[in-house]
Amino acid sequence: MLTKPTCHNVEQVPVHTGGAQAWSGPCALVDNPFVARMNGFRRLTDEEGAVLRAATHCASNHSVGHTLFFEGYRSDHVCVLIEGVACRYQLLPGGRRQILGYVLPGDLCDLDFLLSGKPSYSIELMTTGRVAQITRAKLREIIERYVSIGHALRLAASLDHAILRQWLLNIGQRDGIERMSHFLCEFETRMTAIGQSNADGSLPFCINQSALADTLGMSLVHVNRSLQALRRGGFIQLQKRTLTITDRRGLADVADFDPHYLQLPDACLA
Amino acid sequence: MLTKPTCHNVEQVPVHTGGAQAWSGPCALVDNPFVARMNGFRRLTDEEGAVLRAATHCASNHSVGHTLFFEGYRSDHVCVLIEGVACRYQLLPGGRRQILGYVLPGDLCDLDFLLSGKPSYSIELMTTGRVAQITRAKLREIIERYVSIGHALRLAASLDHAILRQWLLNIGQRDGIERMSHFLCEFETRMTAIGQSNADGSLPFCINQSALADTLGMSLVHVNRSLQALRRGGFIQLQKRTLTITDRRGLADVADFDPHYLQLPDACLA
DNA sequence: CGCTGTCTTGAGTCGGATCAAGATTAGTGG
DNA sequence: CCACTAATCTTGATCCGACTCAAGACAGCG
Repeated sequence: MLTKPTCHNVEQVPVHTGGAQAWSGPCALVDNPFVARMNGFRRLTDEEGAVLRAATHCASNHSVGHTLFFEGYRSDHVCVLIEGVACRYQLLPGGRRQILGYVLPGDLCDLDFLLSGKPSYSIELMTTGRVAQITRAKLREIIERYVSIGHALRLAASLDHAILRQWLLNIGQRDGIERMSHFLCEFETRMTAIGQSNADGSLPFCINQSALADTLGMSLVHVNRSLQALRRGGFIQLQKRTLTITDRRGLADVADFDPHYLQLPDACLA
Repeated sequence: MLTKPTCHNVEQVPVHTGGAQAWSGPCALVDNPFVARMNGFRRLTDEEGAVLRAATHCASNHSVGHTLFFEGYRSDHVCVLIEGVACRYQLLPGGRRQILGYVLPGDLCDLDFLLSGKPSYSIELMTTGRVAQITRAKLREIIERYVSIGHALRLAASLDHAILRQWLLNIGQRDGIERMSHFLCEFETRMTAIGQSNADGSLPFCINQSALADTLGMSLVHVNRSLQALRRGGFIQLQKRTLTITDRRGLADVADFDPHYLQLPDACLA
């Protein structure tokens, strides 16, 4: 690992010039999506914002497929995704894989950062991305000093927990098309909430059909057919890694999607 | 709701005399399973233990099927299960139900107690049980005052989170028999860890086949056949609400069960 | 002793998996 | 800028695990 004088831990990985894979969505609210995110959970003071900004100021670029951390290997750093999309997953013997969640810009990769044990899942970038790292010790220190930040992080973990419950419900009880619809609704809602959707309502969609299969617990072929059905039904458009939900209401009806679980009650912001 | 002079919130519900449904497992470590549980996450001082014991000293008895709290209805109390087993679940239109987790003696029902929003799931007793209630405000106060307790509660939430991830993996990637095996291994491990298994290694098993179906996302008939297969294979015995795993190693192999995710690393106890 | 909830078993059907091959698109190097 | 290669996406055909429907067997409880 290379070490630069002013800022350690910066590993400059060659960034592809193609552009299609690049992920430079707008970051409206604040220059630092992590700060914006935390601020959304709990109103932060200028000082608190500054502390978080400083802690994640130094980020490194990585290319598609880069593993942020691997099942069983614990590092003393916690990753914060600044730009791009990553997925949390776990492998099974037989080559099967279950994707357990998606990490979006501003998200902390490891929400169980309190536990110092080995993580039971891996995290991998699905796009090129920027990743900042904070020492566990440093983060703990920050939390102890700034109560609001600790609170915001706990709310983030709670939200993640809620999403996981919905996924369980989704996979456990719904059929292919319903599952797919629910997932697309959720993903769109999350991306929009952090300002990652385009002006025309479409959004960059970096998840290929194989990953969708591992996300929804269905076969690649069935994923393809479910998507076809949704396209034919006029619910979505999906081409060139761009998703447009053409009938949001209809799609939500198919999925029985209720965004309630993604929204933090106002009371949290107090 | 009846109110007694010395201790409010005690609602004496008639307890069935049959006995089969009764759940009076041994509570080895400490007289209060909640304190024992928290102490397992983080070594508590005598004072901290006393505070938690006092807060949950007053518990009320409830019969099978009692709903501790219902989706969408927020109370200003947090429940702690002292005795019995409960399940967290969510309903879907069409009468479908997904069980999202089991609450065992010593567990807090609402791990997202920080969020003051409405819960997106319900909790129901599967046995007769004893339940203590703590005011949200009181709990918050305790956490602020006693750092270790807050830490223990967060670890409990992390563990719950880890279990949820395994369930997702289980339902998403494994077939009927594997799912069932994995669930039985997990349940047995959890129950044994809190001293709820019998001397001969068997354990009280209050989950009927219909609930297993809603837990594992499979049909009642298929649950029955999977259990038959495991019985025929000599892996388990299950009769009269008592489960005995006769071939623990074999069952774990079938399920690819690795209890690692249920164990908190020693570092946590420090 | 009869009612009701739970478990068991059989038979038929279907959603979704698997297998296989071709069409497209993106990425790479000459 | 084009050719080559590797992903990714499509589509058809076949098969099986799991669901549904249906009926009978227990067992616990009032």
